[in-house]
Amino acid sequence: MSTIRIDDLAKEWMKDPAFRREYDALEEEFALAKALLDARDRAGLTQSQVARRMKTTQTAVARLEGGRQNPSTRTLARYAQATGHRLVIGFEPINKAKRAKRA
Amino acid sequence: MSTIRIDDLAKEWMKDPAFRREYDALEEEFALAKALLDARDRAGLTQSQVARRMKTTQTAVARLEGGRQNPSTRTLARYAQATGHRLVIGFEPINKAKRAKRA
DNA sequence: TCGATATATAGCATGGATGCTATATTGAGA
DNA sequence: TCTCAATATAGCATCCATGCTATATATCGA
Repeated sequence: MSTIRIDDLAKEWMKDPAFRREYDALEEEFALAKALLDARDRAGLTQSQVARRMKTTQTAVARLEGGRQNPSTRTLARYAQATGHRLVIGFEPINKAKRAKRA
Repeated sequence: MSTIRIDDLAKEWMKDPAFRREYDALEEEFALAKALLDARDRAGLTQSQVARRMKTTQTAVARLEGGRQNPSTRTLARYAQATGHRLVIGFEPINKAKRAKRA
């Protein structure tokens, strides 16, 4: 039987600007979620333990790590402290002149 | 006439844990505020221009840069994009074993 | 001084993040 | 299978970031 070429399909989707924006947004969501997860992993703590240190509930931590929100810097800083980290926020310049690739 | 030794005074204040926490919080506030300012400077834009690109008002941008808030990642990302930057958020581990300084 | 531009402040409405309780789901051992 | 720990979901209340309008305060050049 034939298999579906997922990769190529995704490649097609990427050509749609609207979808592309959606996708990029999701990427960032998950990037943050992953950063949170990694931080907690390094600390070797459960959601409940982090929650207690943040003076909140396990529910809130789960929701935070779920990546479907736009947490405030206050929340991120509390999470960082609870997991023995320092929150870092920065703006890195984008290469202004990104001219046509190949050609 | 005698001058006031601001430096020493601040040093005294630092010994008060309560104030110290306050101060640290302020430090981070201002760090973010400075990062925002720097980003806008690099872009060479006015608050109004950034506001338009963020689809908000100059007022909101001023308040944001004022550093008295805890903006959401959504707002920071919009500000980053408006100024031609990429928002970077990370958690850097704190040196766990920070034992007694001198002793 | 006046006008023009840039930034800050005040005040209020609204949406969304957060706090919370209860409960569901998952996963690992026994 | 059952139990227990860990995580996720649902639903609601509250607080705060954000959107907005109007206005104030620079700062600069004429």
